[in-house]
Amino acid sequence: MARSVEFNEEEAIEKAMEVFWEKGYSAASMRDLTNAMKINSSSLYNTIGDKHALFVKCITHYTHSHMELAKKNAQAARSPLNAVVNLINNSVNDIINKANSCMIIKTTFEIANDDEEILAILKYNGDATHQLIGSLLQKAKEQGELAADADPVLLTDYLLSLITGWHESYILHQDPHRLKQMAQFAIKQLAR
Amino acid sequence: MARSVEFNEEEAIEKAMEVFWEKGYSAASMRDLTNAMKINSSSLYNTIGDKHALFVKCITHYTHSHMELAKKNAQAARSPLNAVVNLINNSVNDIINKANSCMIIKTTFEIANDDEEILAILKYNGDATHQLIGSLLQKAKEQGELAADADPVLLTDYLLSLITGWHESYILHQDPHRLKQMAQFAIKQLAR
DNA sequence: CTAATTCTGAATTGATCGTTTCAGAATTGG
DNA sequence: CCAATTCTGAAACGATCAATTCAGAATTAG
Repeated sequence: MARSVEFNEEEAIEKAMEVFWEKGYSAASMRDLTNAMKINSSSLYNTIGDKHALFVKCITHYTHSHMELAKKNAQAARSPLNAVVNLINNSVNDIINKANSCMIIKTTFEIANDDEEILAILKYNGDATHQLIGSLLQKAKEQGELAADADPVLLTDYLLSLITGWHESYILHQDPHRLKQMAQFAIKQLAR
Repeated sequence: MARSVEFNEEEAIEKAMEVFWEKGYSAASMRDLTNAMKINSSSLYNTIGDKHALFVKCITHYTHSHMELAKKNAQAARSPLNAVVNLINNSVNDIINKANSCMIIKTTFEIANDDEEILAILKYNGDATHQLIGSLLQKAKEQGELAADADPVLLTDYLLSLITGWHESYILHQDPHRLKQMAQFAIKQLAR
């Protein structure tokens, strides 16, 4: 009986995500967000909710996109080990080419300690990523691409930790060479 | 000819550092800071300066303390490789026992991209840490504690990246076992 | 077209932000 | 003790924060 349409929520979330990604949760103001989303704050509060609810949608969107892409890339690889190697190299390329560090990592260090809802989302994503890489390494081991005494679970934790550290390294030194060397070294250690 | 004494700046900086460490730069308000420092904002502005100047003093204090401790520990070790092994184990223990993640890492991800002054401080600290570990690994190599084809510079980057990643891992999973396993694995790879 | 309903935009809320002001308390050298 | 100087505390600054209000525009079903 009444007005129905409104703004495109998906596009608005995408824009808000970019603001949160760049500025972080605390430093992003509602004005920054509504300006980027091109909607009025009343529309935002009527549909999505407050700043925290908006952030939940944004970080969820980010983790989903991230995970979908990783799964797609893994399926396109010619072998389990090759999938992991590609993931390592793609990570390095992302770090070098993107303007901001990974939003998941930034958010973990900014607010995951004080926000259980966000922590749960990040943990869920971390577990899914862990499972993806872990099962690839497990298959690689079964197919003889990995040493017989390799521990896929440990190697997965190890790789994910390394990649996180590469983000910090690049913020400090902006040195693609360092990352590429470390990636090469990590890959060599895997295949050994 | 006039009043001279005031509050103990060193103690005040220490208290402010704890607030910044816990809340981050943006989320720490001047009221949070002056309450913890137990001084009035006018005294703060008359002596130290504004919020940013205060943060510079705090992060500088943190990096200095951090570095002094690392150097002291390195000198106490019974061999170069042993010094690095101790550093790895101490890092794991700090991550597990301290309430907050390393302030250096948190600051890097929160503001190093948008703040050249802070970036310079963090970079200086990173280089000093790199030099400390790098020279230890170089000596270890010369003394035959490391493989003859080991690359101390690369291994240093590698170790520092790993440790950063361990901080993220612990925020998400709070699992000491994971960290200890990774540390053990990293040490085994070094000594090989 | 009309009436019912919903969404939107501008204005504004009280709270809090970082920062400043300034009168008076405190401390100094002489 | 005095005069000069500096520091401190309470109050308040304008700006901005997240969030709300509500009149009117927009859209719907009948």
